[in-house]
Amino acid sequence: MKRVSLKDVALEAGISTSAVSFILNGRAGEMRISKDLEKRVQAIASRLGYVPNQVAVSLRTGQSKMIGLLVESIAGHFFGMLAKIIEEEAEKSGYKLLYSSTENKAPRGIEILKMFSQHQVDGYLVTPAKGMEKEILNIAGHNKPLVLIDSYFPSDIISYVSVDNYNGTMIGMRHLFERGYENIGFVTVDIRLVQIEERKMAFRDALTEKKGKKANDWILEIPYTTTAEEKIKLIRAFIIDHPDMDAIFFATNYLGIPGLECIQQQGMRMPKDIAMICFDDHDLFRLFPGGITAIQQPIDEIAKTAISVLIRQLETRKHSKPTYEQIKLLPALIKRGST
DNA sequence: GTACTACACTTTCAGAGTTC
DNA sequence: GAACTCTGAAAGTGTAGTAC
Repeated sequence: MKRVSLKDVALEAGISTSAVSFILNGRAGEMRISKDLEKRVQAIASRLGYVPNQVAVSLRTGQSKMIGLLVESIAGHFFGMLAKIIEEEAEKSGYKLLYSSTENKAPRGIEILKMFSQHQVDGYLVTPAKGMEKEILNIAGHNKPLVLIDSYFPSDIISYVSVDNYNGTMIGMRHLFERGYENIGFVTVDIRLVQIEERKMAFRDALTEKKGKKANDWILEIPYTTTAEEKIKLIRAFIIDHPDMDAIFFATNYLGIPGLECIQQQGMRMPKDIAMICFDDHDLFRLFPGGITAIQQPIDEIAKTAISVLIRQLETRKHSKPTYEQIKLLPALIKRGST
């Protein structure tokens, strides 16, 4: 069945497509089109089931009213929440989302950026995987509105909204020291992303600050692609290898969950046998008996700030040179029974 | 194989036709 | 002649069709 176009509505009404366009876009008053004609055209459009052809609208206006959102993993709690809020906020400004994930693989991320470009997205919200810098700089270099979220890399022409990973980790470490824990292990992931590196650096600096000299690094780096079972196995070996360890700091919640499972399997009690803290909160941590202390990222604030920075870029790019905003938000310590 | 044209559909500027 | 009401045409990109 042939799709109803603006032309069909105009033919039925016996007027030009221009007048129909003005009426259906709410500009009848501005163009001094009579109220009678306005009502008649609206009734015809409704009766025929007219829906604007978005491809043609994009072609004419140069805007798709779409934002490409590329995150690390759509399955993750943090990015799932982030996407939900971004979608709600984008909708308020009349934008829809194209949503995908890199799974921390640069080739995949680059392919998706290409797909976003082919779909003529108006702007990009991206959590970059290591190795995507060139493509991202290329997009920004062509004055396309772009904001990095969560992860970022140093550049004068890139806006980003992230959390202060360094100080967030410091807050967690100082909390452990206050509770009397000094033999702390750190479980992280082997990907060289700035937020992961900052957390690791803060862990080391906090120990040095506390002990007055370079402290022993009890750091376990788990390959990103390992299964949950393998993660548990590696964490178990790490705990067994360090019998003096009295607290364990997980760099992300997707490591904290297998960590929690491992501690349970070992029959260890928290915080008596071992204390636990995790960067990035999770529902499980709240529901677990006693609760797991976490460094909570302000997901709502990150999402709202990122989308507002992007919308500002979208609105100002027509009249002026783009402005670049680089924002770091401070996470909060949520004290629970595990420490 | 290459070059050119028409077409898809919508928006919007500039201006034409009508009425008073 | 001014105000009102509406129209014509161009422009945007990718592709199928046509001519040479």
